[in-house]
Amino acid sequence: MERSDFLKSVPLFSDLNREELRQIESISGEKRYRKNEIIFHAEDLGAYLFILKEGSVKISLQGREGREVILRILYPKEFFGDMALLDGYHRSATVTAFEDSKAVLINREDFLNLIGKHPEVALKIMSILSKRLRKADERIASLVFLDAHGKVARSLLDLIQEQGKKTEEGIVIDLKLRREELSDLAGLTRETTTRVLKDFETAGAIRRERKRLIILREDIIKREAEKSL
Amino acid sequence: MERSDFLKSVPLFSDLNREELRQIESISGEKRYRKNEIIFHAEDLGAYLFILKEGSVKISLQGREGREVILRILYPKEFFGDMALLDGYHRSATVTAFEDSKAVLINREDFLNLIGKHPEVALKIMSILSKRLRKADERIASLVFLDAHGKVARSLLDLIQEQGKKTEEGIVIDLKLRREELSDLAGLTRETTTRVLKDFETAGAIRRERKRLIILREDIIKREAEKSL
DNA sequence: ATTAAAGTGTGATCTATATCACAAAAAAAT
DNA sequence: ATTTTTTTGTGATATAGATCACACTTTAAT
Repeated sequence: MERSDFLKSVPLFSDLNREELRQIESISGEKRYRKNEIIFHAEDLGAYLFILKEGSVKISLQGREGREVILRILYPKEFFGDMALLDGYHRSATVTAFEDSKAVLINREDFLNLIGKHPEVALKIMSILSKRLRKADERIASLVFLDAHGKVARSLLDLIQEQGKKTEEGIVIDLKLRREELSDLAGLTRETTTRVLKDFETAGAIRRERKRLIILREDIIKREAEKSL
Repeated sequence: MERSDFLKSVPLFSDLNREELRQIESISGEKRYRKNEIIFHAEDLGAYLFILKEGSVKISLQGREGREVILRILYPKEFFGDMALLDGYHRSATVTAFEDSKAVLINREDFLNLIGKHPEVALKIMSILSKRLRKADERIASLVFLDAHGKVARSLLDLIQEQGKKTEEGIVIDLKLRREELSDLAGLTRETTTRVLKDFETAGAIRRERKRLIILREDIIKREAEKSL
């Protein structure tokens, strides 16, 4: 896809006119990342704003001994960047390509400049950040209130919402995500996640296939996720 | 304190001039809330932006049977508002006065207007939101990685950072917060929180007094909080 | 195709923390 | 000042989920 067409389709820029978009095009670059490649690390400076063009990325924090939490997964048209970009403050999360991905990069200067000239863009960013904040807050509540089944259910609902495709078979999630990744998303161990998925399968709520997951009964999953929340 | 002096001291408005501040003063109102009074509920519309002038408020989500998580506590000069204010979307948290409090209110329209005219304000909001998002993300990691001692330690560090006062005795936290509130902040039960505090006291890291908490050895608390993160 | 590596399912423990149940202490109400 | 209510400490117990261990399966590498 042409970069200009892509930029036009990004919600962040939806209020800009042709000329303004062309300007962004001229100041932006593009980069590709291979699956599992680290796009940037917790410690790096927030020098660029990234807009994901293809693929998906995970934002995560790591604990000791290989433990990791996935904070969120982002899909095309969403932006990210060490949030130092916005608040000048550091120690943020790690961003890793979840699949082969492409991103458009705008450097910090140009981006701040853009915002100065286009308050609509700043408003959009505020809106997206507050949406993400709300999601994070709900996640905190899930971790405190829900048991293992509830946590897995919550994670599945997020995946459904972000990238589930409705088919006659059911809702298909075809990110190839390993048990371990799902468990990092739910905040559980791999083993517990496996056992929970088996229970869901036995209950007829999901079907597991080699590399996709099919949600047969969203209602059951929803009920689990709302048990205590 | 005069409202105009107060507004001038709010970081959100630090780039505005005298005239602009006077304008805000003219479009804003003021309200007082008694301790434990609900300022607004999860379901309410985001009609106003609130800027806390005196006291403190807690932002929380409730689960079943009286369970609750405190997402954050806000202090004077910080803003809040159903974030529907920004993203037009609902189902947010409940805000309750933690102590007797006063807030300045600006209605949605006027506020959006203000942002349109003053990109600096939008930038400040972006910056604050991304700071809150980062904090929420770290909290998610704490809940997944840390044990009870770590979680309590993390909560104490937050309190120290936001409102600890250094004295020769140690760092004093004089929010009168009950065990239950601290446990809602840490994501634990009241009983576990009590036991952890006792351990910290035995270790000489804190001293508990009738209505204040004194941190004697911040280093011990820090070590606990970083055990696995 | 065969071998190697990575990921998954599942049983058997073990343990941290929730839960339950009071008594003691403190705060609020009369 | 007494009584009532709320909050706190602390023991005893139960249990969900972590941890460990290993066979089995799938995917990747040669």
